[in-house]
Amino acid sequence: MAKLTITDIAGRAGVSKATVSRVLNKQAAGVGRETRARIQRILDETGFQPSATARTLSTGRSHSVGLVIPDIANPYYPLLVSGVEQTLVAAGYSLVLCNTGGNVAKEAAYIGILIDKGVDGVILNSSTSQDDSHVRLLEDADIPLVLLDRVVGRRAARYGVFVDNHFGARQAAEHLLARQDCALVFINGPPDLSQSIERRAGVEAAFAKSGLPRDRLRVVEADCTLEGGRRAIADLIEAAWDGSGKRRLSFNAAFAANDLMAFGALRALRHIGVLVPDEVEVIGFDDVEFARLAEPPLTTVAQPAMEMGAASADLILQLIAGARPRQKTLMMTPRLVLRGTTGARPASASETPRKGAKEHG
Amino acid sequence: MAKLTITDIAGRAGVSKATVSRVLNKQAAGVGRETRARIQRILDETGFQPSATARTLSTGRSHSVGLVIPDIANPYYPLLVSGVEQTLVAAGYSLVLCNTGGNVAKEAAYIGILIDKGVDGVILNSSTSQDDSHVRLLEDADIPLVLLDRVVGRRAARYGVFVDNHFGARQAAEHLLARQDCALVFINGPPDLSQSIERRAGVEAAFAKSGLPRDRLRVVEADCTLEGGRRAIADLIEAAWDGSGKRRLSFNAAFAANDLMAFGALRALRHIGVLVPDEVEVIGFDDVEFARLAEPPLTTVAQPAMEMGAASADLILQLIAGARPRQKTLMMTPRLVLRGTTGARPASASETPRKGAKEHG
DNA sequence: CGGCCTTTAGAAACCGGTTACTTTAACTGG
DNA sequence: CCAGTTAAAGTAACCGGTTTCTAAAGGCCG
Repeated sequence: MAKLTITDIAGRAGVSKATVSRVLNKQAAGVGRETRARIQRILDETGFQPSATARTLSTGRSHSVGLVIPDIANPYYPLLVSGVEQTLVAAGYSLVLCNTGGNVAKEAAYIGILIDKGVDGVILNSSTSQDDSHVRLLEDADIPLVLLDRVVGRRAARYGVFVDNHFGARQAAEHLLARQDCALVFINGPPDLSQSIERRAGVEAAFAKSGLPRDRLRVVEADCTLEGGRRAIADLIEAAWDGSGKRRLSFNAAFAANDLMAFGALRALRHIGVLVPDEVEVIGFDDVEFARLAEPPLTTVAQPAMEMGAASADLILQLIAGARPRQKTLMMTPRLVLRGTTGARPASASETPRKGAKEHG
Repeated sequence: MAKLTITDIAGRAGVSKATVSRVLNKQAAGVGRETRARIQRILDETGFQPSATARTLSTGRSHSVGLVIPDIANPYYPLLVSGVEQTLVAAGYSLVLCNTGGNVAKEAAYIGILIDKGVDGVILNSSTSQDDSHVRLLEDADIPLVLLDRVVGRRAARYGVFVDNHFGARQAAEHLLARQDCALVFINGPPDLSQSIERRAGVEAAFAKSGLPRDRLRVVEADCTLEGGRRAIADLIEAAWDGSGKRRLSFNAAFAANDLMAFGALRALRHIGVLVPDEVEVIGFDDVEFARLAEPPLTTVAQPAMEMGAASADLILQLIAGARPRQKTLMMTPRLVLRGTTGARPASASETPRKGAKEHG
């Protein structure tokens, strides 16, 4: 059965395309009660669905939004996607998913495709904070843009939904640094990400306040994958190997810029039989679902991923509707969740008031 | 800067739209060397990108494919999505993601939207195996369809990529049933899924072969979530509670139809201090990334998720290209991966040859 | 040198909707 | 009874491409 067009419907009803179109769009004026009813009946009988493509060409609105993310396989992103998707679909929009694999070239290519496709807006969780040439393309084409999770270009210049990375990292670092004689390793993500810069700053701030000697903080960089985190720690262990049979660790606390790397670190530690949290304490970032499930459950800085996704979708819908909210950036507050990979701390009055709450069970 | 159109380009080059179109589409014939070069130069200078919408309307091909999945937050699906996405983008197609949350009505609604949008094909990981009315809609509209992971309607009737659920479940059940005095609980998914039926049949087959008395197998149903798996086991524990302080378990082996439910089961068991695998052995299904990471690492039936996604994308691309492969269904073989939630078995000659391999580390 | 073939390029229809503008008819009020 | 309004419905242009058909020009051959 060939696909019906509005002309077919018009033919059957003995009216013009224009009239059918008016009924389709539920326009109050311009169609008589009787005619409208007749057309409506034919619409219902045939189950006619107008072509979204034709409508898009004619109206310039596609009712779809592009979502660009680095890596759907990283368990943090599905939550983000889920939040975006739910909000969009509720508003009658659909989602074009662009998974860049952290590849900046692929990201740029995807943005080009989204422009061609005529999406009404783009939510961008970019893999680079430096080069914003592809983002300019969007702006030149006047397509609303919401940055998600990672800043591109000047922070306040564009709409965006972020988490307070500095705060979150500081909380985590402070907690670790309160340990007796702490020697901290910070496993950061790629250094060209705004995120990485902010988190590092948070760690440094906490470290400065601790007054510990400079060599007690080491910062290493990894690629946000489990294997990257594992190798980062394995390398450190290797480097401290003194040739004798006895293993010596050069650190007793590790903070990873995401949970996946934290799990990798734990894996490396477990591999050589290091006890967590007794010998080394570990904190991650994100709070993916499995952080709770791991044994021991992972202490981590929780980000409200689903809410962030939903918020970015809300924002893009507003922009598409033509609104231009004063408040350009929405900053969410992360929360340190204490679980099993960190040890108990003596309740001390001197400690900063903490947002993190101990979870039970 | 207003968006350029093909007419603008034609104007600048002093030629007609038709000629520009021929250059755009790299048609060999119909344009002189010199003219072609001049137009090409203007194209490059302006960075002109033709509107995909207009092209779609005109040619009837959208170069996009819809992917319908039940739940992106379930860690099994991102892998599937990733496999699909990589294959599609490599072929110049883009991906419209439809997350149904297991809601059949939402699934049907999404299929309607995909038809309107004029996607060239649909990959459907359905939440129902019964009602295929919405799938018929696709077929009426002559839109190629590939079923993924779950059968809808008669198995051989439609193109699809599946895993041999019967085999996988049988492997797992056999392994568990080899335990001394085994009392097995099978936590199945929703009973209206083809998957669930097949896996159950696999379990029943293994059980029948074991010769154990009927009451040694219990089948319960849950909703494929972690919480569902947890509750299923918690309920069984509750039911076996004899009022005294001493806990009695009515089973010593559990096989869950996915890893998430297996983790839920482990959680319920841990909650009352049951030792795994000593007191109860547990096997999951899927082999999500965290199965390896959990402590103890989860024994599970591994599905090649990424490959399945890629295979389904390959198949839909073939169908879009007009091919109609003889072989309608592609059946992947799952593999039992023995890890820490099952105990060692005495190597016995009588045992079925096993595909599963013991992993190290 | 004229007719025919081929190449180049343009004109126009088409894809399936939306919408500004126009026509027709009925209704209102002076 | 007729001018003025208003509601209903149609006509046609338009969105931005693709494609078929056709016209013009250039080259080759007899």
